[in-house]
Amino acid sequence: MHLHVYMYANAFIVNVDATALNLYGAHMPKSVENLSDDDIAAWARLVRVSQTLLMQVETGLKAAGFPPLPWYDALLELKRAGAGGLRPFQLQERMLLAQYNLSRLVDRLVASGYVARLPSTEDGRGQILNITKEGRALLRRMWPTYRAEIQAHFAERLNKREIRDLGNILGKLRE
Amino acid sequence: MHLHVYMYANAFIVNVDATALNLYGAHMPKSVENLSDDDIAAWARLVRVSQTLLMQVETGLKAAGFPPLPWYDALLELKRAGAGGLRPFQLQERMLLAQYNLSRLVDRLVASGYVARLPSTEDGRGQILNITKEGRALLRRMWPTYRAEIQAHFAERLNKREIRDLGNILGKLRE
DNA sequence: TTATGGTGAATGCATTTGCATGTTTATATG
DNA sequence: CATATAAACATGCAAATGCATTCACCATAA
Repeated sequence: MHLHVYMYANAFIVNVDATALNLYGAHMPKSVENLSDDDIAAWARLVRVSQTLLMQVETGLKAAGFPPLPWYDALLELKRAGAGGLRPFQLQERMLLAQYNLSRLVDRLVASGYVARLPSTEDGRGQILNITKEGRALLRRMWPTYRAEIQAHFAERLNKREIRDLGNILGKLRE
Repeated sequence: MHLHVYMYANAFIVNVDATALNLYGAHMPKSVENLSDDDIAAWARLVRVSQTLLMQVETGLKAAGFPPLPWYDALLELKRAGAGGLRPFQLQERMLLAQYNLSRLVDRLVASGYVARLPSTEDGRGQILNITKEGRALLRRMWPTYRAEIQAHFAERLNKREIRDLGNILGKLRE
């Protein structure tokens, strides 16, 4: 989990061509404009803030003796999937994980008893993953700590309007 | 770089105590309230979107044959530091990296010829890091690709007002 | 001055990730 | 049907990260 950025210093490299001889008048589409200083600053801040928040939350979980966030995420997805469970490739899509990383994350979850790995009856290549009773219990035990971390480092610092605006803006960044 | 979250399903666990017997009237401080669904949704979206963006940008850099983002960040910090360079612990603070991770990142940068590592004259334990000519050249070569990635995946999807709002909201999340 | 504790940085070892490839089964095509 | 291609998952090996510890030097105070 590396991240972070700072590239103000390089902004001067930009802003030469299309902007100089503005072919578009006031309605130049942003796709043709260059990055503004504000764009760069917002990008840098997004990367840095999200990294910091993740570190803070993960630190809190670890301090309480819990496994890292991806375990929580995977178990929650499996819980939400209900009785039918999920195929590994489905879980992989939902978690944005590389195939080999998911394969090994599941290894660890199975080894720890939080997930059951069954052969798929419908596809001879495939498996079905189900959360176990212990997995559900882990989710329940982790949530108060996780929740407190989100509250302390994130939610508490923003008011309702800011939460709503942030959600809307981030929503535009999903493709 | 793992990340991502999904915990809607667990929101029901919360919302029992302080909210039920509201001691604070309409002005209950948020620090005592519980997390709302909107809080949780915004948190999940922040984590997921920032992870996706980072993956997209890093993928673009890698596809163009460039090293990963932390190399860029480190070199940019050193460039911005000017002739005096930076002590490793200073670079570490700016990059939010663990000490041992910085130590090894610098190893790689030095081995690749982008950074010079000199003994500090003022502190016998310390070093001075300076960007080399090759390091500056790498920054210049990487920036067009980096810039295009930020533009395509981030800046192009938001208008000026959204960029400003996002920056302001994220600013409140720095401590 | 010499103990003592603290700071800056490196490193051995275990865990995790990345990358390429392998294995098995499913699907498409002639 | 036979064969080729693709999908689902695993795995060997290299690189990166996390953790604990170590080493060297600095600062301070008896």
